[in-house]
Amino acid sequence: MSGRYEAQNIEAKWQQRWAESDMDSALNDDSREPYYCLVMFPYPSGNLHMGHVRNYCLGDAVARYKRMKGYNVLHPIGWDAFGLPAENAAIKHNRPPAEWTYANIDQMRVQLKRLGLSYDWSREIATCHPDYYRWEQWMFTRLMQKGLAYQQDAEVNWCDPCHTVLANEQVVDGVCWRCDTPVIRKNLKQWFIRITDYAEELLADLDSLSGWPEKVVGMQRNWIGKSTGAEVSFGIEGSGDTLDIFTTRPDTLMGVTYMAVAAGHPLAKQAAESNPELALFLDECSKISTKEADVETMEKKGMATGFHAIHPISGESVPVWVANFVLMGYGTGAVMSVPAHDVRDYDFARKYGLSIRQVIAPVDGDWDIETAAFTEAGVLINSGQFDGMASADAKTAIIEWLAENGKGAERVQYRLRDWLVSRQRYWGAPIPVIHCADCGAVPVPDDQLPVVLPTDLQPTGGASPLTECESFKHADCPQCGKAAVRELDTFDTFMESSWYMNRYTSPRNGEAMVDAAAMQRWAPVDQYIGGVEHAVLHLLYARFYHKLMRDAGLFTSGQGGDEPFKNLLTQGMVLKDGTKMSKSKGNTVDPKAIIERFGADTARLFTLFAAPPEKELEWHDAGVEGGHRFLKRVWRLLERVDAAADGDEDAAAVKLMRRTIHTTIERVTHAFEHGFAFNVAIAAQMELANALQDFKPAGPGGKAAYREGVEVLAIMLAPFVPHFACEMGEMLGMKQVAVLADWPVADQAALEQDEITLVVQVQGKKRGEITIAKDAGQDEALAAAQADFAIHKWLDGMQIVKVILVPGRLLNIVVKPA
RNA sequence: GCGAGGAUGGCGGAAUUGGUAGACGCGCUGGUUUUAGGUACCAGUACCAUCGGUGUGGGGGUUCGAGUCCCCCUCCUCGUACCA
Repeated sequence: MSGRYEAQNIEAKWQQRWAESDMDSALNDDSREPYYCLVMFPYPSGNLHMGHVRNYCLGDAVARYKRMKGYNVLHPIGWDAFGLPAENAAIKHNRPPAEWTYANIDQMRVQLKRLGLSYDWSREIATCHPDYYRWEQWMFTRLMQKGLAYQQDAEVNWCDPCHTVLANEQVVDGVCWRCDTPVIRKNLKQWFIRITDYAEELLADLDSLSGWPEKVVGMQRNWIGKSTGAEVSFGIEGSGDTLDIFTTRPDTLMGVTYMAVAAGHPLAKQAAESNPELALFLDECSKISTKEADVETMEKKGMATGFHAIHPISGESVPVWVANFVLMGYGTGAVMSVPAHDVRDYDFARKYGLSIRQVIAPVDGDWDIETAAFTEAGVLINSGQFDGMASADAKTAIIEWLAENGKGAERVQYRLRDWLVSRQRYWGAPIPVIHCADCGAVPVPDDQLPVVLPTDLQPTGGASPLTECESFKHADCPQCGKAAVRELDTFDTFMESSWYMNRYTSPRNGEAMVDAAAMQRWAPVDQYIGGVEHAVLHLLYARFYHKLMRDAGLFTSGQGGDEPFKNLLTQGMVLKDGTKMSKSKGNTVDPKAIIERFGADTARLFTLFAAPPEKELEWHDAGVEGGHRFLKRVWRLLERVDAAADGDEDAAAVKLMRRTIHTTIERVTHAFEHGFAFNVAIAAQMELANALQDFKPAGPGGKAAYREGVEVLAIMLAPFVPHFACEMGEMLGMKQVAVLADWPVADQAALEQDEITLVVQVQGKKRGEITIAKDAGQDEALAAAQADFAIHKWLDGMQIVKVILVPGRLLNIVVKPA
């Protein structure tokens, strides 16, 4: 009945049929429960790599399973099409990035289709298309009106090779996330979005993300970095100015013996004007801060400014120092130093001979402040009116005192900075702003959107070609009508990827960014799948953007939710020889080669079988062959379906076979419902295949059981190897196409067994097995064990102290010498 | 330093969450088929030994019973880093 397994022919045939029947489109059909399965859309580099394959095979398995379970599934795909690589390629090939990008999209679409992924292609989007980015521009002008988007002169991260600024999140260990070049601090006027206004909500809502890996939640919590404490205002001697600091330990306020400011702090700069030595030191600090990779080994250095601060409570005068460990980018760029209770301040004080005053004592026991700083909470000493208070109470009391005297207040500090969204690059969405000499930065009105990026420009490296594009540059001021110039920076590409999941719900909507009714049906994403490398970047921005869209009135939280992704699966990397596959290492495996040699189904099967989804996957050519071998083995099972029976029906064997079939259904279903352990689900199906192979389908019952097993296998393999499953289903003459078949439900009757095998332990050690009626009691089981020859010898001459029966599992007999 | 996760055969990994450790696959060994290689198939494969014993990084503990729970230690991976 079967012939040879010819993957190429089978896959071509089914891909064509699926395309013709349009079976993968999400329907506007509310009779079925909607399910939104999303994979992180790719950057169209032109070539699919194994990481994509893994990501998309996982997503496809989920989407196909949910369809078979009767859900109305939305499983879209598109292209994160703006970005730097397109510009670099354009420079190299001397062709505009648009051309390169669209050609790559065409190429990658073919590759995705070749894998047999069940996307709703009618919803395909490309972020570089004006129909897409116009809404991002529209949103930005709303944010400007609300004051949530603003332009500011600030010290920002600049990457020279990329010729653009970077967001904080794009600087990893002091180097550019893309090209690994150390970033430079530069003062530039840039566009920001006030993500810090949403810090509290972004933090609080993390608690609702029970379907996210704790690791990712933790990373985001860490990144937002909330800390509570006080803002304290110190006076500056001989000046009306104040030196403001943030501290989490207001209880140690009476222990302040000096102040420390960052090299970039105005006070430091002011002091340097009349102090060349200090100026030199500040210069040194500014160089080190970005280049020094291992901060751990960096020596604490400082220099006195000559300024003195006035303690807000005691009125005492304390010196102000510049210290290289104080960061300008956090808090106010200045700290109060309490060497007795902070290790950094302690080290610094020791090095420069500054005084140390203990103001907190341990609740019980002593502490030798000469030896080390005491950083725990305790009881206040040497603190005047606050003496005797516990740290927690003292915090409140001191904050109250400061507030009453206008010297400070309670304050919450976040590590999160506002999102820098402007980029000095060409291949991105234009920032919809017109700069007018009289009116300032004016948002482009809705009726002039989109601001279309000219697609025929040729970047040459260096500055963006937009800066020389006269036709783009000039525009009339929307407010006063005078000649003005357009903003020439473009958006960070994370802007596009921050809302694409919502756009998929109404991708061709020409009236609005999203359609509230469509959001109601589909959002939030039920299952999002992608790499963990986006834990703080994309996933934080997307959460933020979702809330911005909600607050812009595009949907209510009842319609689209407060969070964009209900469940998140972060897949592991694909490795070869223990390291990440990359072109520079020359250890890549081309998916195309695997597909050509073994077929898409084998590639899919291997990537899902070789490791649990969230773990790294070590590529192994022999393993791929093993996957292919399995498919061939299943294929051969077809030969014996409905074959002439030889011999009589073996009722016990048939019962066992059916039991195996139905426990497999339970096991595979469990994998889909709990954690997507597809490696285990596939292993279970391999076991079923092995059992079928060993089974002798004699008699009508035997034949029926064998056919049932092969059909169940065809159906349950469909989410993993859909072409193979469809072909099998067709050869079996199944009524439904395998990928559209109803997901099987285990027959409880088939799971029942009259007799069970019980493991018998003596003293907790396995000594044998007995076969016994399924409802046998403890006495019966014990009697059977005692009658068993192999077990009996362990009981001989022993007195039974205790017997434990775990129904259906084991019998443990505890004995002692008689 | 801090935070999280992990350590199971030669390898990737299972183990219904306290109940037969090593499912499934790879690799390996032997055999069958084959002119040969590959493919395919059959048998074996944690370790040591003859009964039997030992085994889930190391050490202790709880329990009739521990890979799983508790305490201590070692190592590895990931994240993060002078955050005041």
